[in-house]
Amino acid sequence: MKSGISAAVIKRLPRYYRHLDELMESGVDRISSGELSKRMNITASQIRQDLNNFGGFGQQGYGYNVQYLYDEIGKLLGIDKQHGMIIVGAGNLGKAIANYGNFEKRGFIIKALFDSNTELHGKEIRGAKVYGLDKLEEFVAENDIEIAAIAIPKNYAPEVAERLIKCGVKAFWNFAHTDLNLNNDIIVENVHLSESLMRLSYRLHSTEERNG
Amino acid sequence: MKSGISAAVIKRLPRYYRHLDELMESGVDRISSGELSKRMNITASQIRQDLNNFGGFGQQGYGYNVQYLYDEIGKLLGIDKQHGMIIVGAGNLGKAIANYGNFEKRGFIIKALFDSNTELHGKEIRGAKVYGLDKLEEFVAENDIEIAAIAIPKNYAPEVAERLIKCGVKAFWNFAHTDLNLNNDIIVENVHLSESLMRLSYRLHSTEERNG
DNA sequence: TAGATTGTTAATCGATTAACAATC
DNA sequence: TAGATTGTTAATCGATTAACAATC
Repeated sequence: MKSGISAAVIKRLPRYYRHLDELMESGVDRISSGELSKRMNITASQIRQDLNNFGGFGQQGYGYNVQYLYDEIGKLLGIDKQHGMIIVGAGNLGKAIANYGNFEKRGFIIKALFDSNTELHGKEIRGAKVYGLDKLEEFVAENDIEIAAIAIPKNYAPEVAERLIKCGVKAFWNFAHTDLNLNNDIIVENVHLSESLMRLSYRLHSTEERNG
Repeated sequence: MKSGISAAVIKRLPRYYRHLDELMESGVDRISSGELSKRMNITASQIRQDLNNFGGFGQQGYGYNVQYLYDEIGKLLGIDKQHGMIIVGAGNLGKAIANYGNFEKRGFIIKALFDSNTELHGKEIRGAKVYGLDKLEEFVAENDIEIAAIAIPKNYAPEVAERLIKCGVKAFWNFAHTDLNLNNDIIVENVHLSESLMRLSYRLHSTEERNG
């Protein structure tokens, strides 16, 4: 029962996970909230508050065991489990996602890509085949797919999402530049690159105005 | 002087911009905060508060003129200006960024890519040439580059960032899976894809636990 | 004018930070 | 034991929502 955790906390979890990973790589096996706070540029208080949403992972007078905390956060993030995933859209972005090997390590198994471009059909990207969009339903039904990455133009995205929900997809990793207004029990994680670039632009623009 | 605006507000600006764009496409030329709130799934109060950080863009009894508000937010976002940009890393992700044409429309001009892979040198992606990393300083100095997208492995990213700051790059669009701990006057906009996927995974995992 | 809707102040809610007793 | 550092409660800060007077 991990509900009731605020979005702000959830947002920080993967960052903790990454820093703990880095600490393990450097051979550090224990760390206090104070040291971690310096490293991550957040307050020690926030770290302790965040972690205590999930349980007491530390020990008074000692701090946190890096490996243990890493594993526990990994469990919270569901990284100890495997998740079947497809990518809709085998353009540059779809390919980039498919080629990023680390996802597989974290339990996200890319089982296929789908694209409307017939020239791509039958090709393989890191062992995952590219199919036509007409094969979506069949493939999803037969291959236990939980997650679909949406890397197609925005006008096609909502329709494809609807089709995927019907055959049991639970979560969308949405790269299309539109909101997928879906039912509440469907998870949508948006990666709106153009919005990200605009935020960068805002900050660039506003500092220029300040400094003249 | 646009400082002192909270990160929460800035984060929402590009989304307003996108929705206004969509409204213009559908031929809507005025909208009230109430209608927009339904469309965007946020409160009307928040919309009015957000916009009034920057000035009175609306009119009592009428609402907001869509085109006008779109233009004004565009100005805030710095989209009326052109920004020279390079992409470091011409792998799948670098290519995906370079190939996304809409950035150019918004004033982000990709002037070159850089990669350590010599096989790519001299190739062109959407009119932008790929150079070796040894050409970074020269190119940046001569081509008025404000923004660098970092699409290389995390262990190379900090060093490249340092070099780029020395020749005047002001902002980083960071896709490397690491924090670039840079000086405060340097802008870093992070796109950590693996963290995004982990957040999705967390939510998937926690709803499964809730529903059994 | 009457109705609609903003701009803005006040109230509420939630998240972050500070403080400290508990305890390893 | 003494020192360190957590877990947790309390205080503060900031963001969101509600309310309403101003005004088009």
